Parts: sequence; C-alpha cells; structure tokens
Amino acid sequence: MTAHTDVFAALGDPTRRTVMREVSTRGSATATELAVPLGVTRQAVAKHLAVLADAGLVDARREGRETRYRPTPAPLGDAISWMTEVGGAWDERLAALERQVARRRARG
Amino acid sequence: MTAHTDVFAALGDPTRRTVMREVSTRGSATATELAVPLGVTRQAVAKHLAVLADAGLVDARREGRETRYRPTPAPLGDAISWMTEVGGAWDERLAALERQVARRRARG
DNA sequence: CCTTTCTGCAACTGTTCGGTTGCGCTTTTC
DNA sequence: GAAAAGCGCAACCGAACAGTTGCAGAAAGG
Repeated sequence: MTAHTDVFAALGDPTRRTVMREVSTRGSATATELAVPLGVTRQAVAKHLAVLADAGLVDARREGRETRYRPTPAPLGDAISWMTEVGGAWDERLAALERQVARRRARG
Repeated sequence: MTAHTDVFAALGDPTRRTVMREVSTRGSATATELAVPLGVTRQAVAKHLAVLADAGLVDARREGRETRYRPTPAPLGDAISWMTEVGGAWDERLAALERQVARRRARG
C-alpha cells in the first residue's frame, strides 16, 4: 500500500536508524552481533531488523545457523523522491509568487 | 541529534504526510481548512501540524483569529542527507568489494 | 453587546510500539 | 550424542500516539 509510511516510520526510531547505519557500514550484520554494541537485547535488535526488512530497507538471509541482514537501500530513493516532490511543490509556489510580485511591481 | 528522529517520525504517519503535502501545495493552510477534506477532526489536524512544527517542517503564524501554517522544508534536506550518507556507505562498501574482487582476479 | 468563528487546552480511549523475559527449535562443534 | 550457539515465537509491561469529545477564550461582524 503506502511503502512511504513503512520507510519513514522505520527510520523514525533512533535505535532503528543506528541499526540501519550499522548494517550499511558493515555491509552485513546479525541481530546478536549488534545487540551488545547497541546496548539492547538481541530480541530488540531482531524486531528492529524485522521492521527494516518489512520496509524493504534490509534483506534477511539464513546462512547456516545465523541470519545475516544486508542493506537494500532502494526504498531510500523512493522516500527521497517524495521529499523532493513535496519540497518542489513549495518551491514552485514560491517561484509563482515571485513571478506575480514581479508582474505587479512592473505594472506599478 | 534528535532532529532526524523528529522529521522521520513526523513523516511516518500517512495522515500527517498528507497534511504536509497539502500545506506545501496550497502554500499555506489552517487546521480548520484541512479538517473536512482530510476527514478528521480539526483538533487532530492541529495535533499533526504541531508535530510537523516541532520537526521544523512547517511554521505557525497567528494572523488575526486564525493561525496559518506555511511549509519550511529545510529539514527535508537534512533527512535526505542522512539517507544519501547511509546509502552511500553501502555503495562504498560495494565499490570496495568490487575493487577487491578485481584485484584478486588480476592476481589470478 | 451578542453571536459567530476561529483557536487552544484538557481528559479520555484504544492501539501501537520499544523493550524485556522465557521457552523451544535448529545448527554447529566436540 | 550432548553441549553450545544462534534463532524465532509468545507473553508481558510501560510509554507514546492518533483520534475523539468537551469546554473556555480571543477576534471579527452584526
């Protein structure tokens, strides 16, 4: 449905954002790997990773007895598109207003 | 520090994202203006606008007996920066891996 | 002055969420 | 085959949140 909601909501939590950054910089990570450095339980990290996976930001893959998560930052592009679109609407509005002001000023 | 959290969390709600888009496309809006078209109560819209204002995405200004909200999409830029940074880290990782693979391939 | 129209604040409800603990299952290792 | 390591699932708790209703206050119009 609205993938944007999932992505923004996923990134709305600071711990989850740290998880995402960590997975990205490491290239891959597991829940137990990140639990200690993040100061939370493994289950908490697993939940965060599940949310990130639901948003399509990471990809889970079972390898033997551990499940490694790798970043799939494609949805970030969609989120950026939304932002630039909304920001762009405002910019257009601003530009239109400026044109109008310029016209009025030209008329006197 | 928590600026990113506020922005992403604010955009994490679909209704709030609609409010933000509406304010941007209209150039400005009030809570009562958006209540009916959005199908929620004025107070609900007011709360959403307060959250958006806390995130620095809109600016509230009292004009007579109404308070108009105007978009201030600067924080969108910060959020985009965070995203490109995280995505970029992954891309760098990928590039480094490719370089390594190329080196190994060159060595035999 | 009285009515209307905006707004803000407070209380309440149901739900979601971040986090924890506990248990059971699978996979590696000795 | 038993121990260890890694994971998922379920239940639970406190806090936050989206949304509502209700009410009081400020500004404009008659």
